[in-house]
Amino acid sequence: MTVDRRAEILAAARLLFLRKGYAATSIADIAAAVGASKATVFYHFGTKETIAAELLEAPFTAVTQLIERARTRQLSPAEILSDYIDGAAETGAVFVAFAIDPSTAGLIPQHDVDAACRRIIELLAGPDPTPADRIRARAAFAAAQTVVPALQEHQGLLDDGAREEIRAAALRALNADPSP
Amino acid sequence: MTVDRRAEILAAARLLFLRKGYAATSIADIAAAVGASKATVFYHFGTKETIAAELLEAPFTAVTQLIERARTRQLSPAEILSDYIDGAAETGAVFVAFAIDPSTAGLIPQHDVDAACRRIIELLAGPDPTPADRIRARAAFAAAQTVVPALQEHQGLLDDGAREEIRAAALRALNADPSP
DNA sequence: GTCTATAAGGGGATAGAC
DNA sequence: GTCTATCCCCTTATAGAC
Repeated sequence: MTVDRRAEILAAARLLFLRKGYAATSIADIAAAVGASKATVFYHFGTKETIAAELLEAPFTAVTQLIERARTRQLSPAEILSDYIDGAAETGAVFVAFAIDPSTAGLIPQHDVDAACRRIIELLAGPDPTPADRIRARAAFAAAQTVVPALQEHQGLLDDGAREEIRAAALRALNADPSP
Repeated sequence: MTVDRRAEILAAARLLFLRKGYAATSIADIAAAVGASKATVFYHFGTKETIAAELLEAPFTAVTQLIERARTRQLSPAEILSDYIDGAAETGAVFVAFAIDPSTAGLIPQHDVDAACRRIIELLAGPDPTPADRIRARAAFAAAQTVVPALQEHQGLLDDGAREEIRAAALRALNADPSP
């Protein structure tokens, strides 16, 4: 009946990483959350880092693919933001949580969240960006991160209306002069 | 010649808390950053929490006063955001850093950063806010947090142009239909 | 697969010399 | 005021029984 332990542990770790951050979350916390012993957690995942890496894998891949699509198919800022928000909402905001949490900096070298964020911001800023373009891109990206509190509030998935509202706010932050 | 140790330690702690977060920063890190021993750090500040509390004190007071001013004098969202951004830039973004870092949740009960953030968002959302109003308020507040990367990039204080750009982006995120 | 017990190390904090 | 040495708990991780 119970879902397998692996998935339980990942789910519990995700919640704790969102609430307390990676560094402040101990294996004991995770073990207690799933009603198991620390050794059980270590049996399923050799190290604490492994839990983080596994949690991050799918969301990171999704963002990486978004970046590739944006570069090759020249996605518009609106499409980039929309995709990013949808992806974040569907993957439980794990990428966003890692992007925000300073204690995860450089944690998983293969999955460089900071570099990915910088690339998205560059894409949002457009070619030959001015300092002002960069600031607007960062502000828009920051606005998109709003999925996290929204998700925590609704405890589940984000409904389409909320996603659209976040998308629109981020896009407005980006565009100083919207196209007519 | 050297500024007194207290100030050095606070400055080093601020930088490390911004980069790695509170939980992931050890007293040894701070001590190494100022070229002193852990015992010296503990001599000046009895506990790690004390360092955080002292760092946060002025920025938190500034935000608290902003909230009071906003409530009593009915500040406009534009004024609230402008004040918040100016205050953040002038206090080295410490409040923002604590607001973002999940490992500081509930750290200094006397200075409840989360509650202060919620109150600002409420004020931005206006009276009787719809869910959409709340999302826009959160997005605008998130956009204002952009001071942190901007500050880290410029290593010093934010120039007026950058502040104005952040302020404008946050305000656009907030306002679905700007007043004509 | 899950547990208890334990190792090994890091982190906050103190004692006491200088 | 600053240091070295130390304490002790918490954390990650392992060993081995069941």
